[in-house]
Amino acid sequence: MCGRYAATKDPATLMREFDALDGTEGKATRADYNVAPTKEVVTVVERHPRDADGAVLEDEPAVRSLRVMRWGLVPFWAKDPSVGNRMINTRAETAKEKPAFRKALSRRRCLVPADGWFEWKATDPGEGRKAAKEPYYVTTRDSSSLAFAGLWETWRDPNADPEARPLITFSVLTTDAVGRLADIHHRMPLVLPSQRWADWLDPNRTDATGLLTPADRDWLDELELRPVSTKVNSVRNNGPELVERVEPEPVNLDTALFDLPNPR
DNA sequence: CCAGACGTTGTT
DNA sequence: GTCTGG
DNA sequence: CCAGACGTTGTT
DNA sequence: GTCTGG
Repeated sequence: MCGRYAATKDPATLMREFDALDGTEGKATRADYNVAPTKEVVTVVERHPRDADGAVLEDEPAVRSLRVMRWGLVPFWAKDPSVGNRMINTRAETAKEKPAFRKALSRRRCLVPADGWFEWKATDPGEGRKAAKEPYYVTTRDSSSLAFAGLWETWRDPNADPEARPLITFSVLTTDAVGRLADIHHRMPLVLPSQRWADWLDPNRTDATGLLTPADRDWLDELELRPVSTKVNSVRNNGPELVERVEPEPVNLDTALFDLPNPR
């Protein structure tokens, strides 16, 4: 999965954590505790410099920088940017073959910095009741950033001025959930520990084989998994209260009476 | 050949 | 039920 | 991911 | 742009 996350750090902090230059061009967004598809966020890319005509200078060392992108990858051939609304995730298992993603997997990988991400656990509805979904927040214990493996793409509106800035969009890779995370949900974002960031971003590496492995179970088990308020459900809500731990929903008295075992 | 999709999730 | 928007 | 819409005509 | 389905 991964359809919602929190990203609250300013560019200066991200520059330090990701050893990157600031390429946000003043477009950097502010603290967002409820990042949803179609929103603009800061990502990290690594590219060789280009000359005035935009040709790649292969011999110049690659530069890592922050860039603002919109969540939901719009393939360059799309006639309409709404195509990106459905391209928010990319299955790591099939990314290499999918026409919408394979070129980006080879040449346009990015990291998506996050404080943590949200997962909704579907609870067993039980007789006659409707299913409930309990949101959880997955985050680091030391407040360091997580990094999702992402793919990015540029899109130009065929009906717009060709000189206009293209729309830059991204998708988050997903894998099978590992360890405790699998208790919440069967998919999770492809989270990369910092020692894997350089390989993922390396522009000289066009074969992504070996880059798509989920993180080690031991590393993932270090993450904190906390129940949070259903306030996060609505994208109109935003603020630090969305990531605060809450106790699991207290039992409603009316429902509880209903739940009493039948006397025999 | 042309037309139409190009994606993931979850749920049944 | 299914699609769109955030 | 979840929430919220899901429609057209005409008039201001 | 490129693949799949008809």
